[in-house]
Amino acid sequence: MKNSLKVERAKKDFTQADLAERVGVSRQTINAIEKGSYNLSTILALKIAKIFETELENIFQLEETDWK
Amino acid sequence: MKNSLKVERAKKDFTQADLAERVGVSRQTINAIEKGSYNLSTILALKIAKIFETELENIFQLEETDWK
DNA sequence: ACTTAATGTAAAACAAACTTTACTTAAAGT
DNA sequence: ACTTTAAGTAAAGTTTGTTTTACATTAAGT
Repeated sequence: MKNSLKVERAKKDFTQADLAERVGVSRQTINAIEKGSYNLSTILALKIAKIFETELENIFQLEETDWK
Repeated sequence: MKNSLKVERAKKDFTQADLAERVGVSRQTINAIEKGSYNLSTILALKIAKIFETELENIFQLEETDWK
């Protein structure tokens, strides 16, 4: 799964720690998500989308390899 | 988190087993998701949305209690 | 009554998300 | 040079998603 978290964070000028606090996870979790290769929970993804005032699909997108 | 999986399944006339096979999980996983009280992964939620040709937010929605 | 298909549910086991602690590096400000 | 802030990373531990196997229930068809 791809994601544009880093870009969205930049738009709002949030640090990883800022975002982590707002959505209630650790900073390392945000860092790991940005690195990719990490399948976060739907609730967390929805929270992140809400914080960035956009749709989840605008931030997180399936890749070919996600279909096994 | 609320979800309208059951309704979406009905629209397409899919059984739980049908859906499970299409997204690559077990039937029990689909059943558990429909029951609610279950925070599925984002990749799985995106796959489900894609199968139903709609946006993830149309199927899965945050509730107050999801914010801790 | 019998069979079949769909669903509900449960327990044990496994895989993966997420936390905590902690150390490192890079950039920017003073 | 020194300090501070943001980011990268790693290992151990806890929690939770997901699978597997298995059995029960309900509705529909014959």
